[in-house]
Amino acid sequence: MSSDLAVHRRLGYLLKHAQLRLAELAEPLYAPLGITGRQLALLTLFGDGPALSQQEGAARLGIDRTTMVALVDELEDKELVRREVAPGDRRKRLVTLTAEGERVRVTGEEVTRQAEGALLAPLGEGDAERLRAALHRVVRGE
Amino acid sequence: MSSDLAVHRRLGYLLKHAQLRLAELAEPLYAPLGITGRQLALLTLFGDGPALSQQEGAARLGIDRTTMVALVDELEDKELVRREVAPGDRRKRLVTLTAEGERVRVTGEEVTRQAEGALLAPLGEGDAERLRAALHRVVRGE
DNA sequence: TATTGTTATACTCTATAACTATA
DNA sequence: TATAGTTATAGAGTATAACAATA
Repeated sequence: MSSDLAVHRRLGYLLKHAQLRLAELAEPLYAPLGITGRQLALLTLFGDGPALSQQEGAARLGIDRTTMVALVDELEDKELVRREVAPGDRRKRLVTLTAEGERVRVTGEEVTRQAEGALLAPLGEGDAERLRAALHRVVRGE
Repeated sequence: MSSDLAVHRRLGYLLKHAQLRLAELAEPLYAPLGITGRQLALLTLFGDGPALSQQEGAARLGIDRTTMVALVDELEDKELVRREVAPGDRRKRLVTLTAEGERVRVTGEEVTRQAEGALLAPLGEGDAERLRAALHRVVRGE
């Protein structure tokens, strides 16, 4: 992949292919857990801090609430999460992890660190952390 | 978007949302040119250096040759590129830019620099260049 | 036999519109 | 009236399989 092509300097190209490489590294590690990377992202989301409704979770991930319904369905089918009617507002469903969901979350996050480490291996530890920090600032727009 | 959530530190989340933000910034600027970002990427690819066949182009973008067929169809319909039978191998189609395609490419690349500049505005010029260099190394895996 | 381009098809991800139950 | 969740549906974007033309 001779990379002095103009198209390879486009930020869009670089972001897309960094994502593709990360997925190639991570998905084989998730497969033994019976989940995908997107499903693990949900476990990380709902396993972190106070219980969230589906819509609150969707807002934090930047996805549509209808997309969230399908994702929660998948995890519920695997018995990794439960939907619970929110006390105080019976329209809302709080999503909480089952004991098995919590186990998968912990293992999955460990495995994510391995995959991210492999992706960032060409960078030193300092540059890797600077890359993550720079992306963070860009995404927050600050 | 309170960003001390664990899910917001996932590299997958950061790469995806950096891409989404870039698309939000860039697509409105491409629209007056009558093209999308993906179409401009093809103009940049085929307008750069010696003429490439569809399959050579697909390899450089990391996409399937069947996907390339549809993308070239779009640009041909807009009369921004032409397919030419390769001299010496009549199976191959060299993709070349029309005069109009070349004009759109030049303007599009200028506009891309604006959008990328807006995305990277939170970073200083040095950090912006380091981010691009780090992504480049990660994508090349070196 | 192998390769290039092509078509048909299918799968994933995502969003919009319309429904229901609750508020 | 408005909101949370849901369903049906449709649009991107992508890939696999099969075929025609050419090597």
